[in-house]
Parts: sequence; C-alpha cells; structure tokens
Amino acid sequence: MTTSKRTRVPRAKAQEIILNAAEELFYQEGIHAVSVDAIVERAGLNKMSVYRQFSSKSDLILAYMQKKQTVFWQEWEQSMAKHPDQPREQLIQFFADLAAKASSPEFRGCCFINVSIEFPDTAHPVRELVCTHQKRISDAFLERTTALGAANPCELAYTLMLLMEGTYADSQTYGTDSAAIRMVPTIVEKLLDASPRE
Amino acid sequence: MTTSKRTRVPRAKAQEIILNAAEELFYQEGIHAVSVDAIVERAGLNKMSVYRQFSSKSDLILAYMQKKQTVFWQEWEQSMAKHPDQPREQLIQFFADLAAKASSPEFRGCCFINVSIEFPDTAHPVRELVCTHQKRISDAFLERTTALGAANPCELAYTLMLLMEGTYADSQTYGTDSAAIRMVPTIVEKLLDASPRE
DNA sequence: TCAGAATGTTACTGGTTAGTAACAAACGTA
DNA sequence: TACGTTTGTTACTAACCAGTAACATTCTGA
Repeated sequence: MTTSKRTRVPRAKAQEIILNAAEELFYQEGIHAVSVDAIVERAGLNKMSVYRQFSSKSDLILAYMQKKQTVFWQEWEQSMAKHPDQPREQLIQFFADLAAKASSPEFRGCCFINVSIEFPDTAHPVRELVCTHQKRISDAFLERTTALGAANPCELAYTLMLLMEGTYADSQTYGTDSAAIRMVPTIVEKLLDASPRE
Repeated sequence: MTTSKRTRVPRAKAQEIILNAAEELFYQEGIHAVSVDAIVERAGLNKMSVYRQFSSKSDLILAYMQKKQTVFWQEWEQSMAKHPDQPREQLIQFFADLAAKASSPEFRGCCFINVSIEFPDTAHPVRELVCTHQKRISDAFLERTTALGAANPCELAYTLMLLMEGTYADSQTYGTDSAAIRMVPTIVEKLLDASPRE
C-alpha cells in the first residue's frame, strides 16, 4: 500500500481556487442552488479550507460579487479603450461587446440582477453592492451621453440602461439564439444618432 | 375545555387558498427560498391539504406560473382595450401601466425572468413556459409595430422587448425610486414617433 | 342510520444543509 | 532537531426540507 503524502495548498492559493470554483457554480447554477459542499468538491479541496478562508457562505457570496464587479469594470475599460474620447463609438462598442458575450453558451446574464432576484431583501449587503454598481454604470453612460451633446443626456443614459438590462434578461430566455441581442448594437447606434442635440 | 369542531375546507377552495399563498410567497421571496411548510402556514392549512391538491412542489410551481401567465394577459388586454385599433397608443399605454405597476412597493419584477434565473436548466418545464410566454409578447409587439407601418417592425418590436425587460430588471435594483422607469412611457413614445415609416 | 369518502392531525423518514470539533499530518523556522 | 503553525481528514451537530403513513374526525348520500 502506497502511503501518499497529502497535498497541501497554501492559504492564498486556496482562497483563489475556492473563489474560482464558487464563481463558476454561483454564476451557472444560482447561489441558493449551490451548496458549500458543491464548491468544496469543485475546488478539489477540503471543507475546512473554505471555512478557514471565508467565515461563512455569505462571506463567500460577497467575495464572489466583488470579484464580478472588478471583472466588469476591467471589461468596460477594454471596450472604452478601443475608441478613446469618442463617446458615440464607445457606447456602441460596449453594446457590441455585450452582445458578443451574451451569445456565448456559458453566458447566464447579469450576475448583479441575478443576485438581486435571489436576495429580495434590499438591506442585504449584496444588494447594496448591486445598487452602487448599477449607479456607477448609469453615471458612466451619462458621462458619455453628455459628452455627445445630447439634448436630454439623462433620458438617453436611462434608455441605455434599460437596453443593457433588457439584453441581459433576454439572454436568459433565448440563450444563444436571441435575435434581439443580435440587433442591439444597431439599435443603440440608431438611437444615439436619432437623439436630438442641443 | 371547548371541543372546537375542526374547520374543513373543500377541495376546490383549498386549491385556491394554497395557490394564492404560494403566489405571494414565491413572487415576493423567490421559489427556492420558500418551503412547502411556509406555504402551508401562510395558507392556514395543513401540509396534507397541499399534497392532496398538488403532487409535488414542482407541480405547485408550475401552477403558480400558469396563474401568473393568465394574469399577465388579462392585464395586457385591459391595457389594449383602452385604445382599440390604435397600435401607437396601445403600446404607450402598456408601458405606462407597466411603469405604474413597477412603482408599487410590492412589485418584484417579472416573475418569468425571475424563475428563469432560479431555474438555469432550459429543459425544465417552467422554462418552456417562460419561453413561449416571451415569444407571445414579442409577437404581440410585432403585430402592433407592423400595424403602425414601421419600416423595420421587427427591430422596433425587439427594442420594445428590451425596454420592457429592462424596466422589469431596473425595478429590482431601484424599487420605487427608479427614474428610468418613470421615463419609460416617454421614451417609448419618442421611439415610436422617431422610427421611420415605410 | 350507516358506509364510504374527504379532510384534519400527528408523527415520522431519509436526505440535505451550514457550520464545527478534534485530531493527524506536513511544513517552517529557530 | 524540536516546537508552533498551517493544512488535511473525519465525523459530527442541529436545523431544515420534501414527501408520506397512519389514524382521527367530519361530511355526504344511500
């Protein structure tokens, strides 16, 4: 009989592995539907390794959301960087990139909206995170509709918010096959060009 | 000691009471978050009364969704009936009524999108229900954008879909206080009037 | 009045969940 | 080497969950 050494994973590495496992499962299957044991199994680690890094499942959920938030803004910056100082092109690009992502089979919509639905209590910490996140997006839109010289930048920014959230929602029901999502970049382009300037 | 007669509730009435209780709880708190026991308690009935009417929780979920679908189309017809044969006014009215509902504190978004998020498996029966429901709305929009004489009725209908779904999603994060939702009827009105005719 | 059906009540099963205690093995460092 | 720390492993608790069995009570109709 072979007496195999136990493989040991250091603190920092374990945290990363657990968060990655949690991210995949939470996003794909929903938070309530995923047990800590499932995360442990996917991570290939031990249950205690989880509870030594995160004090509770809630803690892990919050860390997951924070990670998602970071990733969102990284991707946002990538989209923006394709057309520096060109708000019209930046906005269209954002929706083009969103549509591309939404057409991927592993896409499961907006994790911020998803978590809002799973946690109806608006006082819950994750809900506050979602709220500030959405507000930040709204501001980023407004910044650009203003730069565009739109006569009603606020209304235009809100319209973009609705279109974005609609795109996320639509991907849930139609998945890869959404005609609406395919049209979104065009819709936004026409919307921007049709909206009156001051 | 008073020997009180047990109150007996007949089959049909029990079914209604249970469905109402389930509807409130499922919609307000999410399906996974609500136990059969919670429904039993809210209904003021007995657990066996539930399982004599519905073979399983899944059965109850399906009945809940079917009820919601019926209610949606009743409300839809009410909105449409306000402006017979006037597609422009009908569409604007629909969004005005939606915005009004979305501003109510007990509003918890679109139960069809919500259930999609809670049940990621697209093969699940409730998901098929959601899919046909969304398709029906999309068709109803298309019917009216076509009647409107829009040059691209399909694109316009999809835009309305996205705005509708966006409105539902936005209500989740901002609740009663959503500026975007307040603007939605105006946004739709301008969109319809600005879209080119053939 | 009596028999069968419908409903109420209690108590239970087997499974799952979040979280923990206790100890064993490996590591790092003095 | 030797000791304290970190990590792995096992086994457990207490709560919750969907669903059922068995029996008690009430109703209905012949």
